Order: sequence, then structure tokens, then C-alpha cells
Amino acid sequence: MREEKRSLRQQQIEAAAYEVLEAKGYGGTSMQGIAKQARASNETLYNWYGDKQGLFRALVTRNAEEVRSHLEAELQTDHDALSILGSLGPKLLNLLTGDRAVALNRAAAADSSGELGATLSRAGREAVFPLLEQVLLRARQEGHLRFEESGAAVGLYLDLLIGDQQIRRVIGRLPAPTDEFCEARSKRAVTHLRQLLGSQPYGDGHK
Amino acid sequence: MREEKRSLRQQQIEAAAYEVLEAKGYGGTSMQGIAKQARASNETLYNWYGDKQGLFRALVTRNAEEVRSHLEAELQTDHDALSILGSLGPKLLNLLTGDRAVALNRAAAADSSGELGATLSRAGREAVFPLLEQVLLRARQEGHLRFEESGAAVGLYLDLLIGDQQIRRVIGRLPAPTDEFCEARSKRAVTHLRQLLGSQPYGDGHK
DNA sequence: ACATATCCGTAATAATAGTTACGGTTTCTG
DNA sequence: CAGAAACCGTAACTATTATTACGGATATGT
Repeated sequence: MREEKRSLRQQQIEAAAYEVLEAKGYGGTSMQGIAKQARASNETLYNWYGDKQGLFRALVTRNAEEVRSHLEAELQTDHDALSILGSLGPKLLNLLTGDRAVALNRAAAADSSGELGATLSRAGREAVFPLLEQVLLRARQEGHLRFEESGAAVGLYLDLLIGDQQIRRVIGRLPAPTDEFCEARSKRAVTHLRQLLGSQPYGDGHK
Repeated sequence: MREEKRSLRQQQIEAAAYEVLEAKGYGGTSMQGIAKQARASNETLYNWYGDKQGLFRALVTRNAEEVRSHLEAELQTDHDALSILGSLGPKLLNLLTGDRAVALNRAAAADSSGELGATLSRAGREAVFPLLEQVLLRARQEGHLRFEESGAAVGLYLDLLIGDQQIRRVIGRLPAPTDEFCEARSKRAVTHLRQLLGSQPYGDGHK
């Protein structure tokens, strides 16, 4: 009972943090601003999160956990690997270039200690990577793709899917992506991946 | 004489700004810190650059100008387009993910007004883009590549070359790239670009 | 050499934000 | 229901920092 309420309150506070963060950027985001936005008190924020970095660490890990669980759910289906990629791609792109992810990346960029960046990367890319690896390995098993190093293949896929979208979002030069955009870009990534690594049309082009 | 000295002093000040920026991140970079590092006075900084944003605007534009002139020089040679890409790629990658560029991207990410990001993008990607477009159009003319929209082709090339290297550098999860790394990645980008857009089928043996 | 503009070093000003503290109120627990 | 714990609203404390100010030193132009 008390646990539920506290968890709900934390969600509210973290939602408020995102609102301020998205509105004013990391530099313009203060603890008191978050507290006011959430109608909470400074004391509560510090009791729960320790300090400002602790609060952002919580945002990062919770957000990454959501990303990971989304993708893992997608992975449980027994569709063939490439169609998994087709439904997982847009979601991943959307999660990595959406407003929340951008706000967190900005926070990590501004954090001089580098700890937020480490947390963001560890809980983000480094958690997603093995999942994608599984998908690509399955695709290879099914005979749709051909590659030697799975790590390089995942890297190539991420380059094709994400490219420089994230950094351009982070410095404020791209609007939030639409669903259609994510869909189209994901399709393009899969198409190109098949052209580059597909076993059918092009033979093995690396060696 | 006075002009030269002043220009030299500005270079020193801007170099000092980079040093502080690279050491302490944008959040930890203060005007007084820069002044002390440069053995200059606050007054001079404000007289010359107006305010903090003005100083960073100067850094961004000067850095972008260097990038552009480097690439333009490369473009003047009359090698065939794809080999231009081969020598231009590593340089571009190095310039976009080097310590200076990363520091500036962090500054832009932390700037809530978005002005630095706009300047960075305008003077960076948006200045480089047309140059790359020229190269790719020349490659098409020479019959090495086949595409309809040159913009999309440039985008694809940039995705392959840069990918998510920049954002990973900015959040502190990648070390500065070595020359060998830039070289290898550029080669990979050109290889893949030829596989994807090449007009002749891309064979498995070489040449 | 002299008059002047610029620059350095340092300090003052003013505002902001991280963090702590406290009285009053709500919520939980026994 | 009584006591305790947690929470809210607000204020205080402290440190930092963008920006301005000023006296002494340095360089410039004539």
C-alpha cells in the first residue's frame, strides 16, 4: 500500500523532471524547479535520490529498463528474424531519438564527471546490443544473412538505423521523429542490411 | 603588427577555452577559468566576444571553417571521385569525432537556447553536405555510383561513415579515434556505399 | 618621450542553484 | 485515537559564476 503510493509519487516526480528537462534543457533544470513542477518538496527529492546526479541516474536506468523490456518482448515472438527487425527497428529508433532519450543524452553530455554518460550507455546501447545480436544470429541461422563477426554486423545495423540522428537531435537540429519516419528509416536499414549481408542477391562481399 | 598580435592572442585564448572545455566539460567551464588558463583578463574576453555565448560562437565558427577548408582543398584535386572519398573520409571522421568537435557538441547540447546547436550544425553538417554532394555527383557522372536523389545518397554515406560515433563520443563512452580507426571506417563506408549504390555488381574478389 | 588605448590581475556585484533546515500538515502504525 | 514518521512549502546557507569595475602595467602611435 505504502509502496504503491511511493512508486506512483516517484513516477510523478520523474515525469516532472522530464517536463522541466525537455522545456529548459539540462542547464536550466534545477532541483527546486523539479520539486515545484511535481508539487513535491526539496527534502523528499534529496531523501529519495540522494543528490541531483542520483535523480538523473534514476531517470536513465528506468528509461533504459523500459527500452530493454520493450525490445525483449518483441524478441519473444517466433517470427522470422528479419521481420522481427522490421517491427523492432522503428520502436528502437523512436526510443533512441524521442524527447526523453534526447533530454537524457543532453544531461549526460553536460555532466562533467561522465558518470551519467556511462550509465546511459551501459543501460542503453550495451543492453540493446546483445538483443540485436541474438536477432542477427537467428537471421544467419535461418540463412537470410551472412557474416562472420556478429558484433560488426550489429554495429552496421545500428549505423544504418540510427546514423547521426541522435546527435542531430541532441544539438537541437532535428524535430522529434514521426512514426512514419521511424518506419521508413527502419525499412531502409533492413533493405540495405540485406543488400550488404544477404546471402541471396549479392553473394558474400566481405573477406 | 597589432592585428597579427591580436589574432595570435585570440588563438591562444581559444586554445585555452578548448583546454578547459575538454578537461572539465561545458558545465565546468567558466569565463574566469578560461581567462586564467589563457593568462588573459575577464575584461578582454568580454570586450572581444561580448559574452560567453559569443566566445563559443567564435569557437564553433572558426572550427567549422577549418573543417570546410580542409575538405574543400581535398576536393580541388582531380582524382576520381571515389578516391577523393577515400582520402576525405578519414579526415572528416576525425574532425567530427575529435576532441574539439566533441567539446563543441557538448557545449551545444548544454545550451538551452539552441543557438549554439544551430550554429554548429549550420557551419558543420550543412556546410559539408554540399561538398559531399559534389563528390557523389561526380562519382555518378564517372559511372561509379547510381542513385536518384543525391541528398539521400549523401545521408547514407554519412550514416555509414559517422554512424553513432559522434553521440557516443559526446556522452563520454568512446575514446578519441585513432588515425587507423578513421581510415578503416572510411574504407568500410566506401566499400558499403559501392555495394549499395555501385552500378556494377560488387564482386567478391577484389578489383 | 609623451599621451593614449589596451590589457592584466584582482575584486566587487548580483543572480542562480545545490544542499540543508524547520514549522505545519498529512499519512501511516499500533 | 495517539504517537511517530514522512511530506509539503518555504526559507536559509553556501558556493559558483556571468558580468562589471578599477588601479597598475604595457604597448602603440606620433
